[in-house]
Amino acid sequence: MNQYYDLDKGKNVLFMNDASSTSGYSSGNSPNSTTQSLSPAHSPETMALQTDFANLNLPGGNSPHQPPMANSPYQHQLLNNDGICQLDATNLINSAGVGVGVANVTSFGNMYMDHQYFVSAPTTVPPAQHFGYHQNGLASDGDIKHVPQLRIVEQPVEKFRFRYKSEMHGTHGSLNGANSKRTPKTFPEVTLSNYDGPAVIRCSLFQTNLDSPHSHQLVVRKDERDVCDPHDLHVSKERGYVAQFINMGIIHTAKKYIFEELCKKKQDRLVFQMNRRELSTKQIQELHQETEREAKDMNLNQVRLCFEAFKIEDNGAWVPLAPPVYSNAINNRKSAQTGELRIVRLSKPTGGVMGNDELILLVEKVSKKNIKVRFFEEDEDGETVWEAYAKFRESDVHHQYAIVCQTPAYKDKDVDREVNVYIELIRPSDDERSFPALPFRYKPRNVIVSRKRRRTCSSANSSSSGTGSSNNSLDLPRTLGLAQPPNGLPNLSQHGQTISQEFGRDMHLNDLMDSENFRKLIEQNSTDLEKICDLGMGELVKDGHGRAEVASGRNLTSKYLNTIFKIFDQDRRTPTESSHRQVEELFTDHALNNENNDTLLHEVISHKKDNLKLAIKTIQVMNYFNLKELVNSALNADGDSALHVACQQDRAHYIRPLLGMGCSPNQQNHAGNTPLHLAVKEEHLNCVESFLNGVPTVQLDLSLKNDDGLTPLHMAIRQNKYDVAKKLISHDRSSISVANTMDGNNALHMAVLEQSVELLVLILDAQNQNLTDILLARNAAGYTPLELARHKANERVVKLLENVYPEKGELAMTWIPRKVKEEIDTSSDESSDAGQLEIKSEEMDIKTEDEESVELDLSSGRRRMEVDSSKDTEKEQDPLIKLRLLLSNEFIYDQLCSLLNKPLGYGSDPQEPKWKHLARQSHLQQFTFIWLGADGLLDHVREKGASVEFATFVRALQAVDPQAYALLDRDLR
DNA sequence: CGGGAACGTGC
DNA sequence: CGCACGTTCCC
Repeated sequence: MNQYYDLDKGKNVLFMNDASSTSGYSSGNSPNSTTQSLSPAHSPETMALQTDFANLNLPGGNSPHQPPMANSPYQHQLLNNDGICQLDATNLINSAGVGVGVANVTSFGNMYMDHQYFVSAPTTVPPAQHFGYHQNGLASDGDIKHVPQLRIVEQPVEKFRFRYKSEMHGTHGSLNGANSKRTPKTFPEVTLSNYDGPAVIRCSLFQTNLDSPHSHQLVVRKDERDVCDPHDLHVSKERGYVAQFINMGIIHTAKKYIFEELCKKKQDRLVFQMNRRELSTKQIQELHQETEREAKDMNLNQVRLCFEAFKIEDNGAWVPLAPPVYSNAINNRKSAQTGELRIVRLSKPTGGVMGNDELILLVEKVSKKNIKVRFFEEDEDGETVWEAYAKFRESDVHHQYAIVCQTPAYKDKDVDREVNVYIELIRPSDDERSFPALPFRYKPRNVIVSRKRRRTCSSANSSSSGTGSSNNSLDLPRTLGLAQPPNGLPNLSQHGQTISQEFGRDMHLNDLMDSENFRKLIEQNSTDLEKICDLGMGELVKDGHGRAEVASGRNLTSKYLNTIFKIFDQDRRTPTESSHRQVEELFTDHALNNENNDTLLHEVISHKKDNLKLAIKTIQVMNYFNLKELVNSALNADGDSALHVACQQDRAHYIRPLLGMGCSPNQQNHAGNTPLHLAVKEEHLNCVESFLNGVPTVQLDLSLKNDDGLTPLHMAIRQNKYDVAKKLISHDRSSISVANTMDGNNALHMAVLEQSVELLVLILDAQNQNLTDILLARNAAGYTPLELARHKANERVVKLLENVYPEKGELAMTWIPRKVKEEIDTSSDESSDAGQLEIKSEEMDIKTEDEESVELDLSSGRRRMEVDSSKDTEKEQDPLIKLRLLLSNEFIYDQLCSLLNKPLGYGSDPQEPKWKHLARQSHLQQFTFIWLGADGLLDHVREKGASVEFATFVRALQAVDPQAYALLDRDLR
């Protein structure tokens, strides 16, 4: 037995608790009960809850537990200025179980109250009424076509966390509208049209695949209590016919209570539809069977809202006005079956075209029975030209958070270039994809690469040597046989050292090569040269393996060199037509006949004795014969150029001469590393320096990523090498914003992970105009550097970052990153202006929860706080700035491009790409003839933002491609 | 609030 | 018994 407040009788009465109910949501009433069900809720709190809920509907003083209404937090006006019915919790009246064998309907008493709280007289419900769509009270024109109609004007959000009853403490965010932003928030909303009398709009929770209630509870938080569905809102001519359901939450019914809850809901509904007549035993039995079937395979992670409209007749009877409408599905954000899919990290961003490489994906919660890893390639138009799925077994899904899989083979196993593809997760059950798709690079087979290299080598050969016969290269080994065997010559290693001492290692070799003394030295006669070569190449072999191997390997190199030097000497005396070709062929032939495909240049540079004289001579000879082309295409079996070797071996002094000779600094080896990557990897600061100080004919590209998906700067940061990072950044600040393709982190993200204040300051202080872009960039897991810091870094790092970030709610345009070290003006003079308040930065950091928007006063370097910025028209431009920043994010930009390059799919020309349509909608049609793809449009928006109507563009984007819009929306407000 | 760990339960 | 997944707890 318990007490509740009987609204009808105006006093507390006792009622029976249904002892047979074990449900956590037991409402305590049986169908036969004559008491009114107010609120199903979890026992053991059920009774208190019901009592309190009853009290909610009353003015003060009637219940012992009821707080005085004057103190109620819900004292808003029920109508806002727009005439939209802004019903808050006070007006959201629970009516669960209305009419369950009940004669008195009372809980709607306060539905008619206007701007004050009062209780209307209880209404008596007549015994029975017809259940059907009410046709009276139609609009006065009487047009039969204008039947009352419910329409959803704001869908609920697609994903929402369902919480268990035990989690429903405190506030946990409400079920917002699909278009909800931080401001303004929206909520599920319906309108009733073609009706002009008072009506009730009801919202309840339904299953998605059946027109039947869901066992979960749609609750409204009210005075510390959760009030369950259905929820009724009153609409009328005066209020408008808009019902907005705010502050709702979804309680995940525990499995053991599913049947019970479902049964109760179905029963309540049936009884309501039956005009509150009691159910027969047979009906109850049927209901139970039906419930059993439904409960068995009800989707617990997906619900939808059901909206219904009723007219309450004078006699209190509820008559449906319009057919019910259902919202889109609401998915449980926490479930692996319906939550968001995301690849957080790849073990490596590259793999061979043959496939079957092991790849590990770290992912957000997935279900091993319901997940696929899809590889796909898109052409420039965003069309999928290839797709394949990674191989893995259920047991390869590790604890729902990682997938170990084998890469699929690429469609063309004989490609001779790298192919950029994407990886995404797919959940077959609902075809949900992970977003964004992560880039992955297929590497051609080595055989193909070296075949190609050979081709380019020999083609360079034949093109420069004109009609040179192929026999020539076969002849060459014989030519080599003419060279003197190097054995037995005196060890001249001191000689080499003398040279280096003489000229000094610090002197740049370019200068060295120009110096008269050195030139003389180099231009000695061939006998001397032979010695030099022997010194270089013969020694090595002896040192390593003894004399037995002298005849092969490196020894061969000295023969080639000797021969080339002889030709060089001869040619200088009497230039010959064939010399150039001969040297070229010797060079190529040497590379082809050597196991590692190292060229002479490779060997000379990497020689462990670092024979300066030999190396310079070789370079000079190559310069002399103008073999630049050859040098550039001359890569060894690892794809290393001479520059790679120089960097690897810390031979910084060769870098400038090689660059001068035209050796490309941007050449990537088979692991994707440029020479600079190697220099950074090996932490050869001198090499890095030489590179950056060099005067390459080709612009150094610091954004190139190796097979780990990293740029040299990424590597430097990962190795926590401040000096290296500093040099790289000072050379090219823009490289800071490059995201790595391993986990989408940019330099700042990575510095955060290193927890290196030094590096952070370096990056933040780089005076980079894209700093906002970097700060707002999200990695593959969706985190900005600050968010990442909050997750992974220490407090110091977090604080440091918080200081440079725009405050919550502050729009990007008003904000210019402060220098980290800059002292903030902490003067605390109170502002007399009520709307403005100057505060200290330390205080600001704490105030992130505040709703007020904050902006930086640029002229003074101080921040101003404004209570309400919505009237500030100057800020109209801000989202545009933000949009432009977002477009500078590689991930977002690429995703937008690929989405917008897809065909529109409707309209007069469904094949027309979306971006064209979007351009026209944004009044940029004049450019559609110039731009070749979405990138044209996006670049325009990014570069020439000022001429773009932001609101128009975004609205159009939303219409053209909601997915693309969502991408921006995530960050836009 | 949202994220995540701990704990429980059933296969 | 161990694992996967459901539920609760906690910051």
